[in-house]
Amino acid sequence: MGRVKLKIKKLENTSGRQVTYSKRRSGILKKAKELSILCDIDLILLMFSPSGRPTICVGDKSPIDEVIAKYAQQTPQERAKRYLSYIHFLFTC
Amino acid sequence: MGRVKLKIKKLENTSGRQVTYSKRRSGILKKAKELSILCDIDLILLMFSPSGRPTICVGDKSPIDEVIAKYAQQTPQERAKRYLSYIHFLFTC
DNA sequence: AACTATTTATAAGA
DNA sequence: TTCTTATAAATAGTT
Repeated sequence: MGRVKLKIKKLENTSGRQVTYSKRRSGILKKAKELSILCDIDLILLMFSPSGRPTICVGDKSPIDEVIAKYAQQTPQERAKRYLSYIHFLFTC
Repeated sequence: MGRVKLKIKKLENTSGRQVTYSKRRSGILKKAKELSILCDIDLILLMFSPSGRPTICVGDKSPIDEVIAKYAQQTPQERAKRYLSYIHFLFTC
């Protein structure tokens, strides 16, 4: 949308990236909220601004830990590997 | 968008929810991918269909465990940290 | 921060 | 259900 069709590649201008991030962040947050309400679904959206500021959006249906647990239940493979990564994470953060 | 303006509330018709989820899922996935490329940012989007099927989208910039670790580092609140350690544990492959 | 010309997403319909 | 299309919504460049 907009005056011209935008090529989807990294915007090279730093302030342009910030402006575009700001505009599109609002848009995608609105879409995420609408989707979770309309379809009554669980959803998590995490993003970082170009300067590194985080935004997290979680649907109203379930708290984040339940959503993650549900995802984990459906992907049981690689548990041992994940556990080792977790231990590594605890010791390196 | 569409023939009429849609009220943002739970769609009561089950098949209508599925149809809307299917259409809007494509839209938000496209938006997420575009945002991560244009602005060169980290992003994670996790959502479940009305029937419980998960979709996860991770930006190209960094692997999911690094994105989560970055978020955890930037949010000193213990609650967030616990959640995100948990997310990291569950997601890391 | 607003505006607006355009592009894009999508609700209904075919 | 897959495709179409009228319309709403998002947004790129501008002021």
